[in-house]
Amino acid sequence: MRILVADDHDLVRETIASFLANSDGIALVETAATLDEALVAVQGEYVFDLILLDYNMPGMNGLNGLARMKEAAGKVPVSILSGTASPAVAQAAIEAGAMGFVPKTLGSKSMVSAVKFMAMGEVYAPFDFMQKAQEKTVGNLTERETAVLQGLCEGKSNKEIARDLDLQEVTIKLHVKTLSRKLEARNRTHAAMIAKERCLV
Amino acid sequence: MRILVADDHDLVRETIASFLANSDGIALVETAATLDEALVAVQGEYVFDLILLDYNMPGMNGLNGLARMKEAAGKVPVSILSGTASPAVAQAAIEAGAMGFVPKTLGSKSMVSAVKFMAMGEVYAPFDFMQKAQEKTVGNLTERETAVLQGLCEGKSNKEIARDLDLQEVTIKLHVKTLSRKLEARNRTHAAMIAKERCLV
DNA sequence: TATTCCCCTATACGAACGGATAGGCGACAT
DNA sequence: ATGTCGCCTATCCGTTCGTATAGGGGAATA
Repeated sequence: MRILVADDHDLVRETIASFLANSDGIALVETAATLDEALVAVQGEYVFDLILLDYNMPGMNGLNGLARMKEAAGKVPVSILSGTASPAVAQAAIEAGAMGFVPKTLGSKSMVSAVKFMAMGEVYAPFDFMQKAQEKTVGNLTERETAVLQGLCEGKSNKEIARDLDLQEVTIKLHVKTLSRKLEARNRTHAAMIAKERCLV
Repeated sequence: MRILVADDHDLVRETIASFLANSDGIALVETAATLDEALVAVQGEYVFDLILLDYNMPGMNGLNGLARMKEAAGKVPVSILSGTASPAVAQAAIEAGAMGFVPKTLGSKSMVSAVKFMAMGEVYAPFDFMQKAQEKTVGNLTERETAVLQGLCEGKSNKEIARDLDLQEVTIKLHVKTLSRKLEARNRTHAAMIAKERCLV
């Protein structure tokens, strides 16, 4: 079984790869430090059985990178790895076609099991982790609101966000107001901070 | 050589521990998921040669946890491990008595070398990583600016911050402008996000 | 002593934000 | 078919922010 691990933290990537490589049934583990490196790797000589992508990594841009990798990987299952992302992100990832979601709070042995499971073509999501999704869904944001929040976190003005999303500025104001209310934030800055803390973006 | 690794991400902690345990000269690796667990571990039957603490971990509270561990560890060297902390934090950690700083961007083999080095009582800090400290120190914030930044991160308005610090609103505007320039932030929201990322506040 | 740096204040103005109100459109469920 | 919900747009108004310009006071340093 051949695995590709992509994570920008050298220490984390190498130790995870090493651990996987020493597990039964896993023949080869290749690594990449960025999404672009990973995209090159899938064009290489090996056909992988599973591709693991870190959610926070240069080139990922949220689930954007997942789409790019799925495009490049063809039938090879792709799954998301993250230490900070929320259950909502995990859910979104799977809905976007990820073969699973591996939080870094998962134990190393469970991780190996999950990897083998996903490589067989089964969708994996840790039950206890996903439980929280239900709770979070109460104060959940819509698709647009999430996109606007993303812009807020990059320090963009309403006008810039409007241009990026091809909308009118007033519409952005509306979304900012509603998402701030949902997050119980007092203003855009506070909303961005809350998003950062909860790793919503 | 006996090592204690404390990190709240199970996957990261276990794989790093496993990697260390398979290295020459390292006889035993014990792990902990929180600072409190780590504090219990140092009271246990083994005397460690080195203690590695994750900077972002329940109980740490920045460098507060380092002080607590140093208190409990006696002569055993303690060092900080982090994937997000800035060179400034690394510098502060060493000044506060840490035996070193290990960024997660470090390669796994370098990490093993660093661990052995620190266990021998030598202070370790990766040169290239610390180089940035010099640059960042140039754009360092003054006391007031830091206080204002703190307010920004709580989503306060200039007026509120002014009231809290017993200053005029215009003064806050001044500080916001200068600290934003120093952080290369485009506005208050961006400044707050940068602060959050770099763990400046 | 002169210089530099941090800190505080003042006035002023255009740009951006926050909120209210009001309406139209499409989708989906009861 | 009616209701609900997400989404987009519009106008309006008061507040806040961002920036510029122009100072004064205090502390440290060369």
